[in-house]
Amino acid sequence: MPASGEKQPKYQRIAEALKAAVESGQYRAGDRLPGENDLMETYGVARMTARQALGVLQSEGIAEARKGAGVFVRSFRPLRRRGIQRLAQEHWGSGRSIWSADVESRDLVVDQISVSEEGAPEGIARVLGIEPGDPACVRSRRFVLDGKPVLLATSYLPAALVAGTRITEQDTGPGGTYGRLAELGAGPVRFREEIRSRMPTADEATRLHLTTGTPVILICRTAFSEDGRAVEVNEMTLDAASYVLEYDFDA
Amino acid sequence: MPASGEKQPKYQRIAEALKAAVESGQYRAGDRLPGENDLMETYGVARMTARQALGVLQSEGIAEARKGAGVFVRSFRPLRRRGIQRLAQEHWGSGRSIWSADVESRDLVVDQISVSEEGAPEGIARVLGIEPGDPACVRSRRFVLDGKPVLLATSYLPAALVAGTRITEQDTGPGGTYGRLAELGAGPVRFREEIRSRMPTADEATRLHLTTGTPVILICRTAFSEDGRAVEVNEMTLDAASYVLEYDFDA
DNA sequence: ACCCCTAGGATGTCTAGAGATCACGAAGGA
DNA sequence: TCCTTCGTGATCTCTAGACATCCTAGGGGT
Repeated sequence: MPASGEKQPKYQRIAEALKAAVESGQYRAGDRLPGENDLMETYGVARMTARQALGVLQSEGIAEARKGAGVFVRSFRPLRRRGIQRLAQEHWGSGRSIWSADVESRDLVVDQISVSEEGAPEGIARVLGIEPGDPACVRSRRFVLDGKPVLLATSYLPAALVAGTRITEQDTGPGGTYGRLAELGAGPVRFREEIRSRMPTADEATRLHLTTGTPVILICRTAFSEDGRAVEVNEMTLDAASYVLEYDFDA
Repeated sequence: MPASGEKQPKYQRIAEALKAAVESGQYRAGDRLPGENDLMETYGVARMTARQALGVLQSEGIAEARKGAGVFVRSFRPLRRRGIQRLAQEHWGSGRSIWSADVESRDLVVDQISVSEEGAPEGIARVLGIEPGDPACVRSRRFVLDGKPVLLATSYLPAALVAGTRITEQDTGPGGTYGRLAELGAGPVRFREEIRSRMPTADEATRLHLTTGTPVILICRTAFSEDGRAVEVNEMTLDAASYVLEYDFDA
């Protein structure tokens, strides 16, 4: 709790007033907030100062500016995404999804997909146990929920393992990539997920339509087959405002 | 991959040049970057534009401005934090930590701790299966690594379960809270962790000494005993730049 | 050798403008 | 009725300054 007697920049005072108004329910999700011109007049500040105040709300993920339209209160309705382990315990072909049940009623589709064979980058190659530049099957996808892109995923598989199989096609068939790997005798039995969070790069912000101030969650999943070899690396970039990750464990 | 022919704001061009220089190794972690005055001269732009360019690097967590000193490349040396399940599979008293081995050599301590009995807030009470306002044992801690605060944790336990036991003291003894719960016959056998990420509130930024542009990771862990009751809720706030979360699963 | 203290330089805050770009609704034409 | 065009207003980019605040290095005194 910051002492209220402290000297505070103008833009912070304005930002706090706006935040209080949002929290009090004066403005609801989707409502338009007072814009730059309104704040200039109301508080008697310059344009850049009003912008700075609105920037605070944007950087905290409370508001979202739409160029030419105004600044609006953001809605927060995250996807619940379950850890891979529950899915793995069932059969690959069971048709169950990694997403929780409430997603089923929403419109989640893949709107961009590319599958190609490329040289594996340094870090990926090291994990997969191949040489940097060795051929890898690279599958990049973008997932869109209710018209909003929420997930970028890039999967790497050693080309030596999957060349000539259906995995190198866009549609990998029922059970997905893991189902096909199982048929090849390289079904994953162990997974590791590494989770990071940071601010998006300009490219990520563009592809996920992120507004200023929303972080991304990075998940790097490595799948291991029974003999301990890494058979897949899947790098995922998630809009943090759109996701809650769920992990369940039994001790 | 953005087309290079596109018209781009000056501050983005400058920011990209700086980022490229950092990635090429021209500037290393801790090095001082060209400041506002340097950029004004080099690129012939106004002060606010140079600031905006540097702001991009700060908001992406690449650089950190120190008032009166300059803008510096941030070092990213995250803690690797293992999921609770590996720890749970061992004995609570085994002395093994939730942190990976590389943390052992660093200086991780609790520098703030408070234990009290309070009324449980709405959301916590619902999870714990008690009435809102019913007494709960609340343990708040701040963890400091190498002098930098990295983790805020608040643990809630039903007071009816733990009143009069060592759990209500600051030092819960070997094996920690879960060890004591096991002695009470309420040892946790199942866990759920929910992970979110967002920008910090002003209070979180202060307590974790966060600089502009670093998100926080929120982990809400619920521990369940054998009879399916929730026996603990642990809310954690992590400096995203200081952590990588690791989850391992067997299918 | 050590300490204090000051001057310079750095970022932070703020002003008052200007043109560019984009969204949206209103007016007008087919 | 539908579509196109256009103007208004909104955010975005950028300029050229000014003062405030803070860090740091170096000089001078002890």
